[in-house]
Amino acid sequence: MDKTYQPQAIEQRIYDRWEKSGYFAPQGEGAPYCIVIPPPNVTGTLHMGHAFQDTIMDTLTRYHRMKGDRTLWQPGTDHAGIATQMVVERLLNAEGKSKHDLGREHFVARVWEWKEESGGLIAQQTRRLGASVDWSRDRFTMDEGLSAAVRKVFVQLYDEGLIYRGKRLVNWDPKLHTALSDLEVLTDDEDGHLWHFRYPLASGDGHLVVATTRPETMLGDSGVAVHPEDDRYRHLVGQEIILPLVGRRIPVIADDYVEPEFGSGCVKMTPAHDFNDYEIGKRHNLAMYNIFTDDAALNDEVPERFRGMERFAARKAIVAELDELGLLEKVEDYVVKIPRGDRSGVVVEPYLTDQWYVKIEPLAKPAIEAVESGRIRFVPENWSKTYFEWMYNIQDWCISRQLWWGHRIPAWYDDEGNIYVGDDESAVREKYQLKSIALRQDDDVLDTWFSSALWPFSTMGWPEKTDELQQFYPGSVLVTGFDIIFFWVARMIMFGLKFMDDVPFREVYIHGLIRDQDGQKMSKSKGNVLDPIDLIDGIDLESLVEKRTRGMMQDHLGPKIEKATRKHFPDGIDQFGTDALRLTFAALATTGRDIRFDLGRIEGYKNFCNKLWNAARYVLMNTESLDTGDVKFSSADRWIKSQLNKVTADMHQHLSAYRLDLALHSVYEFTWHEFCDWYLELSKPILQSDDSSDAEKRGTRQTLIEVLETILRLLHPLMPFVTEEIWQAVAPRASIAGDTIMLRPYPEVTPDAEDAEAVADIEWVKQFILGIRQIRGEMDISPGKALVVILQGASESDLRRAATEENLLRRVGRVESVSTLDAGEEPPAAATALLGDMRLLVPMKGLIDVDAERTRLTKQLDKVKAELERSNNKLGNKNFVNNAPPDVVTQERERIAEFERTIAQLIEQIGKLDELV
RNA sequence: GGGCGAUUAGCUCAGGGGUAGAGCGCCACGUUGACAUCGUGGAGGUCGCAGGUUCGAAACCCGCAUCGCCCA
Repeated sequence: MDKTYQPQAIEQRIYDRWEKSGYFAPQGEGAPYCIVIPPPNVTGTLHMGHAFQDTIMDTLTRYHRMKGDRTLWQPGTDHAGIATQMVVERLLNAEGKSKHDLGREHFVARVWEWKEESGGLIAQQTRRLGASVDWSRDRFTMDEGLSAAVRKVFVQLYDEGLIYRGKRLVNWDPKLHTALSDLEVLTDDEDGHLWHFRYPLASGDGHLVVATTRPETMLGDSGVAVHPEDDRYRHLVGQEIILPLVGRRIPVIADDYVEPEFGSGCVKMTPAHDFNDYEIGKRHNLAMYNIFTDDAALNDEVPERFRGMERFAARKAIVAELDELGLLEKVEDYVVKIPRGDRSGVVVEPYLTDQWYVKIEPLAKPAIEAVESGRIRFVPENWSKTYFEWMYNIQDWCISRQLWWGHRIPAWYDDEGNIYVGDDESAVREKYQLKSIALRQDDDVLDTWFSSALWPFSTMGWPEKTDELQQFYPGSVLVTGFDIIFFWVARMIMFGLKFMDDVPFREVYIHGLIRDQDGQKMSKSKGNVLDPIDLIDGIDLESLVEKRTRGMMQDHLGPKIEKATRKHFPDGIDQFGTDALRLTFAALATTGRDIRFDLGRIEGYKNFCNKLWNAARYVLMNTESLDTGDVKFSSADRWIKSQLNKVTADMHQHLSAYRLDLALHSVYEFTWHEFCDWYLELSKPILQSDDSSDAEKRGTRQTLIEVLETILRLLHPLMPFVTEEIWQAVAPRASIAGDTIMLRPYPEVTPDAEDAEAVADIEWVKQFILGIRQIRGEMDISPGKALVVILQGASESDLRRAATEENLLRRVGRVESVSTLDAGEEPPAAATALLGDMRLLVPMKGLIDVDAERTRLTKQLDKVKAELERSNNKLGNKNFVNNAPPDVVTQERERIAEFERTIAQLIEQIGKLDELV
């Protein structure tokens, strides 16, 4: 074995072997355990969020696989309608072509080409993370089988009246020319204006003032609304307004929706271009004037001089004209909520179009009930509130998109516009008994999330009744970010209940978002994106700068990003390896909060990999001559096995509760600070001393290899590569058969391993050595210098331990000799450490500075005095003594007694020092 | 406007009615036959502020402040 751990030499080789050997496929006869991967965009690349999520899922998967469950982690990718289509359109644009030049069929073919070309990348990157997904079952949302599932669901929902086509106001993206669901629209505060216009009354008696943030929509106004109780305007309700610039007569109506305090208390009504106005318009039968083209330019509905104007140009022109006419009362600065398409970034326009909708309420009801009743549990629990909040206020889901890339809607129209829905054209003809009439398929495709909603069962072969469905539906847990609870989680629950008659998973583990070191969201335009692969393989500064500034949409950000990158990563990024990255994610995977990715921590976990590596080297070096024969276990052997048992219990507890951070913390602490720091050191005296018997040496060698092998299995779900690599060398030594650690059983708790006596003995040894080390450290005595130690006030058990463990004390504590003070014998001038009631004396002769020792003891004394005072105050309080639980009071009394003994000893010892001066 | 979360050591974060924790960073010493990606010792915090409950609050409750997110 190399002296240091070199991840890059190992990881890919190990993964290839795992995959080729078929270890990732479900096996055995255990209880089924299943996670479906949230399918990433097939043409995308791996980002920190994926890496984090994959780490969590892989850890759970490996844990359950080792526990003997029949475990499936179902992989796959998503066609990501809008995102993918946009990328390919951009590629075409770069060639000077548009999708219309190619036509639908060729364009879609081109997207498939792009998918084949780039589709392997994210899968390759996922492999680098060590993800143990069953690649043999890889699925894509536009595979034939999954597409058939989509059609079946659509047809059935349509036949049941749960999908309908309707003309309604939708969020229209004028750049992408498609409708969007509410969820795909992001609303943000932006600086804008509030324009106050005068609308003349038809009667000629003056005007009303209306305020608007969107002057261009006034060309589509079909009314003015006031509050029914507003005395200022009550008498005007029912009268008419002459709409300026247009000349249309429009009514004044009264509606509760109007807030009298806002602006003038009069609101212009544009029912075809505003969601609130639309609702009010319907209540009052107002006309709906659609004034936009699908590019959001003005159409032929408006006066000729405005036609063809782009919406923001039109805004200027309209304000200018009204101003000229003396109808502009004032303009105020105003913060406006601006809705933008999450993909295009352009302002979304409420737009009247024909779209397909899912009638959601009948589906939402059981989905709410499933969470209320606990059939599905959110972890952490409070995310269920977010879920309920949305589900109670859910709106019908607009599922049609005016795109070419996606599942084409299985609906056909005849020349009269009648709708026929079925699996394909011939099925439709048969179903509706249509003979020779012409049919034309709907041009639209379905929202990407429609197929994602079927993922937990479509990947298992639904609608066929497959073995997989039988075994792996419902899944065990869904692991995802809170940002897609609405997009995806809720919809899977609704469709799962509808089509499988059962929930799609029993638990939903919601993790936080990965942010940068300053808590900022990682984004290309901020230039703060970290690529998980760069953390694994490392990257030099110049490449990192180049990567972060390449292909910027806004060129002016480049220099800023470059500067920040050079500042944060002056030496680029080191190579940390996959295991270190995974450990970092696990450590940060605390519930209910976002994660600032901290480079400092990944370095620490790389060191942990190295620590484990070197511990293994030590164990292997010392177990070459494992033979059979009598075995005797030392107290150190029994102690470490007892401690190991506790960590094992911790791991089961924390991993079952999705607390990867606590699990890691526990096993890290044990491995480094108990196994390496203490046990390996305590094993050396036994193995290297001629005084130990062969049986004792055998006991320690056996324990070394046994505990190490168990640690590897405990750690494997968290850090699969290094544990496998080491295990390959360790297993034969431990006489363990098996080709891979990943299919070995996860360690179980064995109550027999607990050994309170050994734990107490070794705890005593540790305290002894720590006391000596403290003297050494604070007295500046070189670590190499062996010290003479005299015991004063030793009890019988102290004497027993000093005798049995003398070898450990000498070698690990670097103690030259341990002797006891005879009764009545005067102790020499010495530095002191306390071990219970016993004093450890290190004679000073030329070694120790009296003043320094006095300072050191005084410092200890002050500390204990402070503690004593606090405890005395407590016990002096009658209320405490009367009300606190008896064991707490007893414990406090014991502490006081101990403090007092310690103080007495320290004072005595300080007195001794003073005599010397 | 409604809701959720956060505020603990210089930094990143655990914890949680009775003794304040980790990693990194910092200081000092050290090449001891696993590991300098290391070892040993040490410094460092009135747990955001103000009330309340309690014998006892960093923790529970109420309010406030700051930051972040979600929904309107």
